Amino acid sequence: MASRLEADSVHWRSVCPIASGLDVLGDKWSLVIVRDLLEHESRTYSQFCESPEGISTNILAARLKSLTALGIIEHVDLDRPARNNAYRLTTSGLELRPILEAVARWSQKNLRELHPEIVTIL
Amino acid sequence: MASRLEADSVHWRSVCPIASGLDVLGDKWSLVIVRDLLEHESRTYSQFCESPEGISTNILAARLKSLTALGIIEHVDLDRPARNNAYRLTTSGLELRPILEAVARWSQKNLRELHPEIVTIL
DNA sequence: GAGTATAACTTGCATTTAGCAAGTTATACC
DNA sequence: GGTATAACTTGCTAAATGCAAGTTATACTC
Repeated sequence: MASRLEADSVHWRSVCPIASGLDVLGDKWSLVIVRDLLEHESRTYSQFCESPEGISTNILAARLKSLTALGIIEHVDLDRPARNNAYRLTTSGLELRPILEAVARWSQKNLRELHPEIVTIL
Repeated sequence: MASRLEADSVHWRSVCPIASGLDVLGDKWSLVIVRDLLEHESRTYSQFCESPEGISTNILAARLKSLTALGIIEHVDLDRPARNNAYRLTTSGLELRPILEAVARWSQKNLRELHPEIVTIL
């Protein structure tokens, strides 16, 4: 377990900031979690599970752990037990907004033909 | 083989444009290939292999195929054999630039502590 | 303060994807 | 026609993903 993303165990493929960004965010789920937190301010574990993409609980737990280790998210109440202690974005996490906006815009323009049901959010 | 990304076989997790963008671009390699093409205009198979991240040849072949199927890249000379026929970005692919710029900026600001060797490109 | 409900995870296992090394095909050049 | 080499394939191992079920622990009820 633990996997590569305990923040100190990231494998950096190069010194390129683009590749390095993808080293930590280049997967299918991390930015979906960030999206939820940009939309809702704070979310609990169960609320993440309710998102339409249907993340499985083991992957959610792993991603929450790695995003926390990377300083992108944190518990709302830093020293209270997990139950009903939601997650929120840190300053670093909030700065991901331009990336997600750019992805949304690109998809809305370039993916609609392949995936007509796509909705417009920006 | 063939894998999910022959463009008609993408599994769309939801109607959200962010999640949909990640359905096709949310991996460690696709945007690294796009980065090379934004930097160099056109690149051959062997040139992609020379990038410092060290993509393996089977994954490169798979990604080139799926990016082509998605209309993000194309061969420079559309009806000539593959040898020395480089790839370039389509209009759709060129429009990924804002995403990569946003990733670069975020990484330069937020990843330098974890990865001090990161270079500045924008 | 024992009992129950449930949020927040873990674990086990099957499937898929990634990674590495080696092999194959085919075009261009000599 | 022979050789070099660009562009892939293939085989195999390792890692990540996905699903279902189980576990832990806190809060709430009585």
